Amino acid sequence: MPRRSYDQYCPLSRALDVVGERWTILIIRELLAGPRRYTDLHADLPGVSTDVLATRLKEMEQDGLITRRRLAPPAAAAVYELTPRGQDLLPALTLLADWGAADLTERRPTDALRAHWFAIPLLRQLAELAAPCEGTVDVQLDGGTFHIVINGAGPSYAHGPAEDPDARLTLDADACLAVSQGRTALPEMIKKGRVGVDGDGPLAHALRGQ
Amino acid sequence: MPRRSYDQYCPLSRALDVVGERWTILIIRELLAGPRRYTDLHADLPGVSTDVLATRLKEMEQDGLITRRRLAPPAAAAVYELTPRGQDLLPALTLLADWGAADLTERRPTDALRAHWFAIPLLRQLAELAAPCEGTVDVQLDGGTFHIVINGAGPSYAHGPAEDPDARLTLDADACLAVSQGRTALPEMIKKGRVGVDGDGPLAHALRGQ
DNA sequence: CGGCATCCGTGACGATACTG
DNA sequence: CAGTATCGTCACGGATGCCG
Repeated sequence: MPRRSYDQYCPLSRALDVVGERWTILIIRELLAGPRRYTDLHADLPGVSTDVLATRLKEMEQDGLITRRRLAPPAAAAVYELTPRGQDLLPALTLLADWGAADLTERRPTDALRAHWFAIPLLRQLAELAAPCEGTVDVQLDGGTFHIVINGAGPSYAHGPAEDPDARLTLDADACLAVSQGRTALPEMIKKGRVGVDGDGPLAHALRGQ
Repeated sequence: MPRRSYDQYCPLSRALDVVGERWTILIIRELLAGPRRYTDLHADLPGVSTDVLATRLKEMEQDGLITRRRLAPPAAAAVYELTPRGQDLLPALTLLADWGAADLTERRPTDALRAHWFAIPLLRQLAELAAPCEGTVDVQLDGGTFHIVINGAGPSYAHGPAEDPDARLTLDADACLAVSQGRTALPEMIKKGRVGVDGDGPLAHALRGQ
């Protein structure tokens, strides 16, 4: 059964035929943090209905954005993960998130929040600050934690804390927003005490602007 | 009446709340070529229904992406044009189009085609080749024509031919695709005779790779 | 004729309940 | 846990009508 298409011979239309449906890009945002199970995806995508999520995952698998993989027998669970083609969306989504960050003002009472939703804007900021250092940075944000991995192959991020981070950042949503919007650089925020840093390796020093 | 939102405190979600509805990004693609009237928009967006187009234009005006402007009395028409906020989407849409270009294989019989739909991928290619030259390039593609303006303030494009172009490119959809996908550089395509160049100023020479 | 508004049929979406 | 089934609602696409 053919899915609906804009039927235009245009690079942008073709991209939207694949990732333009409701929820698709947000599912990719979740999977950019690494392989995840259906239930975890559903938990971090508040508002999506179970059937729409199941449908999207099938479509995205057909389109070569993700693969479904069974874990080893004891786990007996399936995880979804991005293919290289899916990961190639990171640059475009980064610029789209940059654009959206300018719209992001106050947190409305109805707004859900997960720490790793700010990983995309922070990724580039941290990578630029850290260069040429490499390593892992834990980010603790309003009760949630994720970590960012900086190496030559391009930065990435994942859920939860790292096993042995080179540095740890602690901040709240306001501080994170200021950095994401580029209003205030990270070392500045650290000096003001609005962002805490742990660690004393070269990466931690780089984040402090030293 | 509040529009539907993902209700997530996330830069990417906020961007999608504004440009994630069906047709919105394609309307922006059209307006990146300059101010346009309702009827012309409708003609270059085959498949959009009249009411959806009218609704989107109102929403986009409310969201500060576009403005509606009445032309001088003799014309008695209204045009829609992008605000600076709307124009800020060009970098993100360029990367999204780059990603989509990889998916763009054969032209299906049902696919519509307009020359300026390839302006976005060509824009950066031409700007990089031309630097540090400035000027205007006409592009004739499969019966349609648009022109690209290269100057320090960032490249832009518009419908139809320029009044006095510094160079003129002539190519078909296949050749355009090869360049858009980065498979073959423009000077290479010119040497192979798959892209024609008129003009002998510095800009035309730069496009030839000289 | 340009610029929509209205009506209507279809399909996508969201919430809940249910099942292997 | 990982979805499928059901159902009401809304968004979309196509056609037509209205009004300056």
